[in-house]
Amino acid sequence: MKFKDNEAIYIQIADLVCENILEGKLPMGEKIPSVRDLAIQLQVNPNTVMRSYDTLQNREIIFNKRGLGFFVSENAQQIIRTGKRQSFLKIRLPELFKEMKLLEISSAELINLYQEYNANLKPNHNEIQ
Amino acid sequence: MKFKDNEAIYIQIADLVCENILEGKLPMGEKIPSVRDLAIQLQVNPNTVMRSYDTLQNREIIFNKRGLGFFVSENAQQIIRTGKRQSFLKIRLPELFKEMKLLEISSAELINLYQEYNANLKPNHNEIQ
Amino acid sequence: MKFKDNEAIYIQIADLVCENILEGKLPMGEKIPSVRDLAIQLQVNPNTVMRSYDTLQNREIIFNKRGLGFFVSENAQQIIRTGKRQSFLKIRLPELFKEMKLLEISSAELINLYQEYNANLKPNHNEIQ
Amino acid sequence: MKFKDNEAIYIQIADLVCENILEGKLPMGEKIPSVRDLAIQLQVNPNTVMRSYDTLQNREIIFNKRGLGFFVSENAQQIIRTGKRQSFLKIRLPELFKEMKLLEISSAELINLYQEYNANLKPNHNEIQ
DNA sequence: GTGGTCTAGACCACC
DNA sequence: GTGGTCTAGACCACA
Repeated sequence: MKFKDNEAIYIQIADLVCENILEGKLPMGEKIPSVRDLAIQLQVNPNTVMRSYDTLQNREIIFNKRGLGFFVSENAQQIIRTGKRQSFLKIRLPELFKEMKLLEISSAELINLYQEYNANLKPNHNEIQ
Repeated sequence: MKFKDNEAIYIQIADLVCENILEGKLPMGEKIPSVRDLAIQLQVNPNTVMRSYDTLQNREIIFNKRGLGFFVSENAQQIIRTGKRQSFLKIRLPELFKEMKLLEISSAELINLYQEYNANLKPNHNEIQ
Repeated sequence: MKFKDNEAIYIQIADLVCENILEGKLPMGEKIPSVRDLAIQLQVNPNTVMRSYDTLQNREIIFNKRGLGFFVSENAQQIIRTGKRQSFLKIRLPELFKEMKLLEISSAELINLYQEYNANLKPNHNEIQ
Repeated sequence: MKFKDNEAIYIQIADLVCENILEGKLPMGEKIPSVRDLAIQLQVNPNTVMRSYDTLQNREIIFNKRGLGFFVSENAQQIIRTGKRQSFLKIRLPELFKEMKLLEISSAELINLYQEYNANLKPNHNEIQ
């Protein structure tokens, strides 16, 4: 897997795990890959994966069973969704709308672009084994 | 003025200047504030402002007259618009649409939010003197 | 039974056994549950229970009869009491008092909280069968 | 400075900073030592100090000004106090009282010990320069 | 086997 | 100068 270089790797890994949870590939209560395993799979340092898991644990998306590993917590999906929703509504959208006004893009155009996007959509394969 | 802390300040300052140009507050050929003045106004290190002007100059949005200062170049508006448009269409929108699908936000909702945003819009005070 | 996650499980199990001894639920000479049984009861790896028993045996709180199991030793209560008393007076209390000063909690308040605690006390179900 | 080895160093450093804030040695808005400087002063790796600052920043006790360093945030004292108070009331005290019952220590004895502690108290010198 | 912590050292962007 | 991230490698306690 390749990472974007304009965002910290540990964030991208955390996001990857979140996506897998949202898509049901990692259901509630499921063990997620061990720090070492995921580090090998993603070709990064274990510390980096550890940091991802740390942030996810702080957000109570995953939890730790001593000596066993990390597991998807009960409300993981909900926590991720509400978090994303917050930042989307409070940060992303205002930015977007501000740019739209500056670029004089109408809402009609926006909808067109959205439908175009959906038409071209391809499935992705970032699955954590 | 307060800056977001997830983006480099010099970028935010450059964006601010661009906005002022797009909105016509800084028309073509106009002198923009000196590095020192803007640094004082924004409570920022002059080096940081200088770096903003540097990037704007590289993009040929402003130009320098030695000993006089920086001035808005002829096709500043056009350069900014096409640049913004590019990144908007190629980067921001795909990200946005991806999140919308994840959050199950329909285009109809999007339109509603846009109208809501426009209704609540407050006049903008990020004017460079 | 649920375990705190900021303390090793084998320590919590050892403490649990000690409590049962202090409260007389496991009188002197009594056989304590086999490693396997307690492991099943507590939903824990047998190695973990074994480690608890090991430390208790080292402190001569329990002893082993080969092929029969572990038994509460003669002066188990006394050993536990003096050990606990030591760590309580030398470690816990100083920490506690230091925090009390920081939080500006008076001894009068402390007494109140103690009485409140006693009033709300619920019977204890951490019994080892 | 020497660290206890039963608690992570980065936690002890965070606690140290908190104490300095509570005692007014680091007033609101004040710059705290740079990561590197404190690392040298405490003879630890900069990463370790960084981790301390990270947790403090997450708890909004300190904040970062890009390129300048970390500063004590406005409600730092309050945040620390309420946090400590919570863990004290919800965790430390119940543990304490439970042990008191097991050890058959009365509240009168507790008060005596508290007064004794106050009498022997010595000032401490963990000041961050 | 699992995570958790720490060190040493590097590189980078930013102010 | 500041923080932020990452790697490599080590050691430890725990299950």
